[in-house]
Amino acid sequence: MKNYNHKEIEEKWQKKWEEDKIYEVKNPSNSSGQEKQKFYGLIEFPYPSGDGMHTGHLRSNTAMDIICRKRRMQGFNVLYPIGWDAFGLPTENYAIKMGLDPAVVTKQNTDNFRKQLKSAGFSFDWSREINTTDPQYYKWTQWIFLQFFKNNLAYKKKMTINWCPSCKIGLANEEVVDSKCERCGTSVEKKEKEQWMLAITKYAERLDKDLDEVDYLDRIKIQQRNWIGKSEGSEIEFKLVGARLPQEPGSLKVFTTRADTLLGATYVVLAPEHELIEKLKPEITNWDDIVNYIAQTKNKTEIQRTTNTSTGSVQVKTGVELKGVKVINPANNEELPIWIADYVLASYGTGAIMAVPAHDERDSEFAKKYNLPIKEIEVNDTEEGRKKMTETVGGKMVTTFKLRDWIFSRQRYWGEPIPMINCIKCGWVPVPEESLPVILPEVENYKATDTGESPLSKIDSWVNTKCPKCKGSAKRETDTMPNWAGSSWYYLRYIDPNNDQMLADIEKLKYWTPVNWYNGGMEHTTLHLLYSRFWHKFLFDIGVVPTSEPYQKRTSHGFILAENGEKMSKSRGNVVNPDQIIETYGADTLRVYEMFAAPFEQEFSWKTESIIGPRRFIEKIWKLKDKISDVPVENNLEKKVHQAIKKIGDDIETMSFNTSISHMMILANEMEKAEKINQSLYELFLKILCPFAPHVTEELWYELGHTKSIHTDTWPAYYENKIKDEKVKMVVQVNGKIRTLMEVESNMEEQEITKKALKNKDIIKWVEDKDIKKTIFVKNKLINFVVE
RNA sequence: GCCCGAGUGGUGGAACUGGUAUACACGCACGACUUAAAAUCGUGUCUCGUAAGGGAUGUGGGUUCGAUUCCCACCUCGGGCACCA
Repeated sequence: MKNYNHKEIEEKWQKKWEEDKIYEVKNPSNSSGQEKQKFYGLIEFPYPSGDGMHTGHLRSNTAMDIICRKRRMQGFNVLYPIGWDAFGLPTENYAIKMGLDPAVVTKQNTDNFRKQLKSAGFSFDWSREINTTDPQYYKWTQWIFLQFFKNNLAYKKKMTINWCPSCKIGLANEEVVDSKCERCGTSVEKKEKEQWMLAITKYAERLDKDLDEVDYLDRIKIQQRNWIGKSEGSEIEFKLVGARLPQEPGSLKVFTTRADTLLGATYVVLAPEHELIEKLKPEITNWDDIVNYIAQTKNKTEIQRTTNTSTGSVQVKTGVELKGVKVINPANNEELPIWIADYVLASYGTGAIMAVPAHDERDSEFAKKYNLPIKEIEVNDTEEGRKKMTETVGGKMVTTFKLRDWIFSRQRYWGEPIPMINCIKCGWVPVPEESLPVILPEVENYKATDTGESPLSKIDSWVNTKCPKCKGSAKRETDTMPNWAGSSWYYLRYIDPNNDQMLADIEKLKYWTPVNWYNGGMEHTTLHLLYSRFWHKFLFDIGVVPTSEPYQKRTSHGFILAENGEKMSKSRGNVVNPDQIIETYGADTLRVYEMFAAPFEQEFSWKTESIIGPRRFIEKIWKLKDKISDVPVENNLEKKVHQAIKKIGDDIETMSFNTSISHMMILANEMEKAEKINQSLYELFLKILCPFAPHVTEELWYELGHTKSIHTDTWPAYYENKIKDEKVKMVVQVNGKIRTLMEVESNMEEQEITKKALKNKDIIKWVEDKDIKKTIFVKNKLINFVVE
């Protein structure tokens, strides 16, 4: 037989599969009652960067490709789609630098990515390819935004935002890492800006609770739950008192999770932004100090307030007393002083706390610094204790969340225009749905402005428009959406990618949703994954999608690091290009290597030296074909094949791809020892290998005389009676130490084994002259004599 | 500080619900083939010991006939959160 030529084989079959459309999936026909069961496998669609893909990108795709190929052979109607998450800063920045249109750059990059993905032999249904920058796609992204607006979940708010002076862009909290811009590393500043917000906090409770219903890895659930930050506590009112306060003084509401410590409260603290401060101005005797302090904190972002950026540690606490007013502790009527301090956050709870220095480290630190009293008390830190105290003082139990509303405006060009129009008379008016999409206009200069306005603001002809309501002159919103927008619903569009009436047909959605299995990176757990769950729940509420959760199951892959253990990146110059690996070793080898190198969930360092192992394995499979002859099926080999069918089938379900491959290597070594191999056994081997190495198995399959693709054939079944061993190796121990092994018939009982073992010379020498006090017997595994 | 996860040969790693620790692969050494090299194939490869046997799964304890696996404490590394009251 000719030599294994990966290049020829892989190009040939990739072309043939595309011509035969074997991975294109049909929607169910409405007429027939009996439909194939569906399987929707999903990977995060790539951001087509100018650097091209690196080998790390292929890991998730390969894993899901294996799963989808197995499902197809198991008879499922499999949807495994692909597209491009193409809006975003790197493309815009690159386009600016090179003086190009971002749309042109995107086209180049997606062409390159497509070519790379095709060369790896993934079974994507390319007929459903989508692109978030396509107006026919973002029309529906804009449409969803309008629905949010109409349901009062999108609103404009003047707020201090995290501002990156280098990217000239407002950042969400999630995009700020160590008080630096996630993308460029510049220190984030504070800026006041009117921003569109999405009220994700209204869904906080459900986003937390419904995690119970989905099959996500525990660490993913835990991380989302921590991010949502649900916490049960109490709101308690403290009455205000002051020399000059009127008869009916106001009160101050604090939030606490430890109502039971109320008797230990020695002061209360307001966030510097708390609205009460201004109202109390006439009573306050040190107003200048207060104004000074507030001014100081105003210049800091929340991150600067909370974290010392140079040490990474928590800031030293500062504060100032509000002199002239006091509050009454409702539990014991004691008068307590009021302070303002920026260690209390305005955006959480009520923006005010009761300080219990004896039971809270932060309060303790603050009390010591400002010589405030510390009062030791008896506490009852149980649900009952907290409830009881809350009731006694007329407070109420409340639930709070750490989750904040989502800042949805970006002052950049390369994103979806937010479809809103500002009219002096009517205020914010949505663009009528029939006028969608609001097309992103071409601009001469894509550079962001120093004032923080989007580049779109400079195009008068686009900005100036008519109010859809009163027809008076009005202006378009010039901010664009963040790149999390298009990715929040893309999995729905694959189901019906060309629909121009709605984002996807409800009947098709009923068949295909939810996504059965979604694999992606841990870094998206609190961003994309949470955002898309939020959008999906909203779409469910307005009747657009039929399920309340988008993804039934979520798993996660470990990153592939460069050989030196660092993250792969172009700037570090340590990127391994898959094109070269595929050229030299072939896509099948690359796929097997990536799956074999380490457990799927774990990160690992790329090692080109080690690829030779998987390559030798594939060549071994290739050569085994020469051993095929019409010899009868050999029992031992048949058993090994059936054991492998079971093992590989199970391993794919748990994503234990590394052990699948080692097991197939063992089987290949076993076959190599055989003189001749019956063709049926070899074919079974090809079938369990084909999801991993689709090209070489297809070639061999056809060589064996088949005329239809192995990938449209059936997944083999194993038979329990064929995988059972008739003989087993029993471990014989004395006092827990292994003294010998005995090969015996399987299922032999204790009595017989004991008799046999005690005749064994390796055992006799350890047990003679001793009392056997106890015998431990595990069927088919071991026998252990405990002697005195 | 809090919440996840991980520590096993020279290297990546395996070991099912407590039952032969180091499978599979890389590397290395030796051998075969070759004029030679590459490729390929074969043998060996945790450690001490001539052997019988002993010791090793980050460290120290515990439970058990038996622990990489379960429990407690600690150390190191990776990830997430971080003044959320």
